Amino acid sequence: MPQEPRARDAEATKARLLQAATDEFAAHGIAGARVDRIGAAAKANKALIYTYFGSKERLFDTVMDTHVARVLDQVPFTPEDLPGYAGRLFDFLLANPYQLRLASWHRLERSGTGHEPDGLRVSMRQKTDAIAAAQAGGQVAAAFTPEDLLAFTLALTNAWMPTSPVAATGQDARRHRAAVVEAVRRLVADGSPAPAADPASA
Amino acid sequence: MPQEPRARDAEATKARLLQAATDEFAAHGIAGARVDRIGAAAKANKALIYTYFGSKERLFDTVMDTHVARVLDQVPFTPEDLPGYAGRLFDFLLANPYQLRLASWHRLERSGTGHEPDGLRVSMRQKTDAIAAAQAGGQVAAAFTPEDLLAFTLALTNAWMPTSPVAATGQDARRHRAAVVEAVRRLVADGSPAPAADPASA
DNA sequence: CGTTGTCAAATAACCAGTTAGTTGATTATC
DNA sequence: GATAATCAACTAACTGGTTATTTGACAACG
Repeated sequence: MPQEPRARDAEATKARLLQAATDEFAAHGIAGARVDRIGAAAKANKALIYTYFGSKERLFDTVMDTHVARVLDQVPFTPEDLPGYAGRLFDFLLANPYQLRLASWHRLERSGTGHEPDGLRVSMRQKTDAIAAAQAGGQVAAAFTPEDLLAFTLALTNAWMPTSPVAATGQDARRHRAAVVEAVRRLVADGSPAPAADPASA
Repeated sequence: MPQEPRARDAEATKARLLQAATDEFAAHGIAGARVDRIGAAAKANKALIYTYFGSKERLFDTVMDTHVARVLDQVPFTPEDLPGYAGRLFDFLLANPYQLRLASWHRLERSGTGHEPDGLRVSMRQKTDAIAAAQAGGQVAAAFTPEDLLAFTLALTNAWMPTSPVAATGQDARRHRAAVVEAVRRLVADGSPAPAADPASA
């Protein structure tokens, strides 16, 4: 229940640390992140990082788990409408710019260490299974394997992002979104593709 | 003329340092790289890094310049045959696994600092211009802007790589290559796409 | 008063960059 | 062709500063 803010509130301090850690890790990665900066930005003592999270690396893992859960929760997956999924994912990534940077840092610094974010592997499996079912049901063309289709959809959605501390410039973003959706549509299109939808649609 | 190897050979030492730096930076990025390790791996004194390259960051820039030049040199761009280009780029990245990691580290750690690799911006511009010309000539469908087309082609080519200290397992790689080529084909296909080419072609 | 949240200070390891000096080859001089 | 001067290539040891992590004391709350 929402209590009025206590002077000493471990949960609130934890949350501030997590937010500060998100910014720091997104900007500098694990090796480049500074524990002191995280503590300062959270207006908390850096020793609390060790009481609450154990170590810098475990703090990073916690940040990853949190944000992976957020994407999975906020961007519903629709196997029979991959272009729509791509569009929604695009919107989410545009609104949460650190997501992609965090994921990149993870791939480079943490991958292969057996510290994959909670639920990522499971969610990937669910998605490919769902795509396979949609293909079996004829709703999605079977030109690609489910794994390829998922990988390509994600790759196309990210294509315009990495460029982008700046790329989020409203008008451009809308055009890019339409292009991404159309590109995914072409991947799942059956033999005879419908004429391209009007790219002016949001 | 080729002289027999001198005991003290600045060029050879420089080359060893550059090779060691490539491995170290690809594995750990700039912040995570250790100058001592680079020196040790190159069997050279670490002070030579500073006489020859100036600083850790300038060493990284030199590594990037070298490897960007290598891709641009070894993977010819064919605006009228983007699927073929994607296939060749795929092969190159498969044979040079650190390329993508170096590029990722650069995006994350060096981007926006005004230290873009030599010739990258120029080469991007040339490529988009060439695509625009091919579109004007009707050889490539105009459903996407040249920038979109290039970004998507690169994104699709990279899609299967990041997974990949392990992904390079011969049989899988061949299937993924075919899928990438087919995906790009669908992007540049005009209204009525030809039936997919036989994926067995190299 | 005891438990729990907080913090300033200490610690020990680490690391980029420097410096003062050595080694070895090349060149100028007799 | 021997000798000495010269310079580039290289090296070992050090420095000044940084960094993750720990500790021990203090304050708030029940």
